[in-house]
Amino acid sequence: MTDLAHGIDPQEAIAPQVMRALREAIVRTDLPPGTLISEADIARRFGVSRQPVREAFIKLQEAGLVGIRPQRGTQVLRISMEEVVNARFVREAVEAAVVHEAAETRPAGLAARLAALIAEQEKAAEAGDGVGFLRLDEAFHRGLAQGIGRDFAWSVLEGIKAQMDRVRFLSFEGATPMADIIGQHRAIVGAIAAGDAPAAEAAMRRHLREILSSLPKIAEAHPDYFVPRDDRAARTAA
Amino acid sequence: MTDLAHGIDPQEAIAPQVMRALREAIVRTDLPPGTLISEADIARRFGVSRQPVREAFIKLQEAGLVGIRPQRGTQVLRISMEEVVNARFVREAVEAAVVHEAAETRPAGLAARLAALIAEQEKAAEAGDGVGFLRLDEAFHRGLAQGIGRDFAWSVLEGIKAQMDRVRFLSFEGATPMADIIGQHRAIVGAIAAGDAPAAEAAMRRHLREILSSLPKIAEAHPDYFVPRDDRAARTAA
DNA sequence: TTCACCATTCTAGTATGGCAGTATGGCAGC
DNA sequence: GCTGCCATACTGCCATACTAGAATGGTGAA
Repeated sequence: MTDLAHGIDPQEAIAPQVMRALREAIVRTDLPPGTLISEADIARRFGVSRQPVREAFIKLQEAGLVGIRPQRGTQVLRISMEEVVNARFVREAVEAAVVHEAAETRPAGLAARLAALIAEQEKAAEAGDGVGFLRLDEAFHRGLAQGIGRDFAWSVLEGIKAQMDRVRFLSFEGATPMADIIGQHRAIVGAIAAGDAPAAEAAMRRHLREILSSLPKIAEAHPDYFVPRDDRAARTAA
Repeated sequence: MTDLAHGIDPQEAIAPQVMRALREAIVRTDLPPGTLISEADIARRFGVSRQPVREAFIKLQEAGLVGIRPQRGTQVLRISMEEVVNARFVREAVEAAVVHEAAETRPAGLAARLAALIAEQEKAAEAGDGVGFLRLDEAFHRGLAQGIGRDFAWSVLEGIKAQMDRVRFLSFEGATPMADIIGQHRAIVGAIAAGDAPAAEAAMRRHLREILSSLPKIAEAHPDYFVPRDDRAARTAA
């Protein structure tokens, strides 16, 4: 996080820009878990007043990325496996409903658009472009929801998936290979194209459950980034 | 909205209190849809500064209850049938997953606790206590999610159901009778107690789809409270 | 050496002021 | 009567100042 002022457009509202930059810095571990930050500190770095930083902090707290402690300071939160698992549960429920509806309605062009995204994912995987792959993976899921007019559902998921995003950013060191993810995406699109709603649901559920098996490995590789182990996460994962 | 200062505890953070009071006033139509409000106006009424009011406004905007227009003012939004339908979709997906898990795991005491809530609902229905009934209905749904440790899922639903809350507040004039809702709750609990996950899901889906049939009647009874009719809502409701 | 007290510093939350954009009303000219 | 221009008022957004609570470090006494 060397140059934050580089990117603030004074023509647009400042708070959302600060929020986006900080979210990105947290997800990419430029602001590692455990980092102490303050309104004043961040305001100085961005060259803005504290107020919009405060607004950004409040939103980041809602996303589970920071903890604001009155009078004491704000801290980038460690990744909670429990929160990842909880968010995944909600995400699975919603995305299963989305693909169920996609398979039932089969909107014109949706399968083709998704297939094109998958082709781009393959290119990214070949090039070893992890960040690009993540972006395309997100475009895939977003394209699914928005392809059937479920923009609101996607916006809800966007609000809750920060922890999963952090895990996925860390996941290029031994977690699920990109080729496996691509295969899972293919299975989803295949079931949608075939109008097979139960199969589409099952494929999406399998896809989103992948994180449950890779999560312990990632946590082991980055123990400092995670909240200390809590057995409750394992129980709720069932 | 006569006496807002009545209720602000200066020992606690002010912004969340203002947000809660305004949310309540909007849901109960004390601040009717279309009302113009401003940071300065609300701040004067609560006897606080504009800053925490602004924070409350931002959160209310996220909940879809107000629209903040820079430089021009803030307005209590009319109820959008489309948004109700969109929120219902997400809610159905998540709550179906919750009851599915409840029926599979059958935590000790859950069915009994839910049955006790239903008994209280019956009392409220007999007494014609609509507001009390709404509170108990919400307790039922919250108790379900929290009863299986899905607190996070419930908190997500809380964040998106403001529009549905407004509709339900308006629904005591000809919409679904309380007795029908109680019957639906019973069916859900019965399926959970029997460990029949598919039946529990189906019962919850039926229950949450109830609003789709009553929504047009409510909108007809309160045309000024709703966004003008848009055919897209009917399409997305399928 | 340890503990208690005090001063200083830091923090988030709130209060107040300034700014740019928008809306409205009044007035003059055609 | 209509239109355009200007002055005024209002708005949200951001900047700055104030406040209360928490943390830390220094000092003196036991």
